[in-house]
Amino acid sequence: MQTSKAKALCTDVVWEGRADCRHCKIRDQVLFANVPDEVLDNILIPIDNYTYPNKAVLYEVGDENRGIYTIRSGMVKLIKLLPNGTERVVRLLRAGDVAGLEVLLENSYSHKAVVTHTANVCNIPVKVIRDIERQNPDLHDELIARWQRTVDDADHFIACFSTGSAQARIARLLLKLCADSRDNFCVSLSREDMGAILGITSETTARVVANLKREGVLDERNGYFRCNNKETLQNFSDDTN
Amino acid sequence: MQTSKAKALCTDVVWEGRADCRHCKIRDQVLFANVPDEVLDNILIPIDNYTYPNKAVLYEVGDENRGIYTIRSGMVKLIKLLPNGTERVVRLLRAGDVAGLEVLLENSYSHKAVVTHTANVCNIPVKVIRDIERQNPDLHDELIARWQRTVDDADHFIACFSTGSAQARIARLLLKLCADSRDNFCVSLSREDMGAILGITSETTARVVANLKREGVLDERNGYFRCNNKETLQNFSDDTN
DNA sequence: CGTTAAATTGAGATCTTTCAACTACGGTGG
DNA sequence: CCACCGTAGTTGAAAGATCTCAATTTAACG
Repeated sequence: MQTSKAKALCTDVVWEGRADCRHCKIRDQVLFANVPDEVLDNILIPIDNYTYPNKAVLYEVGDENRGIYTIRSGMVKLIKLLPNGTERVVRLLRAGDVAGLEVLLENSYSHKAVVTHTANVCNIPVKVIRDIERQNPDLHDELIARWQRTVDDADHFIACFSTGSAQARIARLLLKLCADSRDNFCVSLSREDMGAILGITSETTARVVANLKREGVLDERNGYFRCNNKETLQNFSDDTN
Repeated sequence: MQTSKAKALCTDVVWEGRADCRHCKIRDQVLFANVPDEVLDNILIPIDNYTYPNKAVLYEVGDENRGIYTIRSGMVKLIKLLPNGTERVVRLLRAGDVAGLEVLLENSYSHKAVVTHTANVCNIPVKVIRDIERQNPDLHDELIARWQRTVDDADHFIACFSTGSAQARIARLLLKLCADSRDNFCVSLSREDMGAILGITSETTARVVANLKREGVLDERNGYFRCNNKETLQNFSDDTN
């Protein structure tokens, strides 16, 4: 099943070293935001930091529990495989998000996690979570908050990315992607990925995106989208059909 | 905003009395499955039990926290309203499921919860949860398990109910509905509800369902569906398109 | 500058929506 | 008891959207 291509990808993974949580640049966004430095300094089991290239697979459905992943940069998609072989993206994770929370309960992953934009991630063994939890019960609340955020994200996929016309879905995706950007910039996604996120084909996606570009609503350069006209996108996203 | 119709519905709600958790028939399926009787007997704030008729609204988006709801029987749909007025069902809750978990974190509801089949529910104030949690930390794990189950359900909506042809989606919905039935029976849903669950129109739903009935794959009597031929449905659900 | 993958586009087939008409059925009121 | 009414389901027909598959263009990269 594993082709030489997959192997080639794996070898590109870079172990950046042991995570240095104390000095993590996005410390305030991650799971350990409220865990004191002392606690983190005394972790007995190491947290490793890796850089995964585009298309690398963090884990597959059913893989044995090897901990949760905190995304520090880049983007990761969570995929559900349908019986017929179709892949449907059910979540998009970005800096500060966590992948694989389910292993805290189930001991194996329920999605396939694939990198869409070179991602720097921390791999946190479950035992580390348990140890910190014991010393710092607040982490428990943070975990619950993460679960709730996951539910909210999933709801967004259902309500916004899986409902309405192709154009409306694409407009919503673009707005979501550049929501917290000051200049309406966001990384661009392949038409294939956008299609798998929105439940439409890559060709339909390409057509709509190309239209938006022709109309000047959207630009694409150096792997980035730029939404020139959020109002128009907003209108498109409100379309009933 | 509240029309006379909504008011009329509300007046049908029956307060069945204070919940008797100790003797609850589905005790093993609910949130308090592992909470000892003594703890439940000593709850200071009352848990109320109600029977809501079809179309009754448990809560609306943004309603002030009035606790979580355990569904003891019947069915409840959670709806997300799109900016354009469309309603999309994002979850279906049945006996043993919990609605409104988000108020444990957010103090208001993030969906509109509407009864689709006369529902007997227990309304549990957040303070009760907190009190029990203090005496019985296991409840914490049960809550987390509920969150994870919610995520799984949401994923199912994305991957199975929002992907593929109308026929495939309907087949998947039917299979899901009668999954844990011995005789392949399940309550029937209005074509409108099915459409809102699957992201298609009620007419398309009616056409496909009528076809299934004509082909003998499905029967509908007295408000129940009966899947006569699961294999055929399985094949339909695997369709790529 | 050649090679390759991704994006774009065209054209026809297919599916879904729309909107309108019609049917079935369960009350309701006379 | 029956005619009437309203809702939900069904169906038809045409318009519109999306998919499919193939061809073409563009962009990325060694």
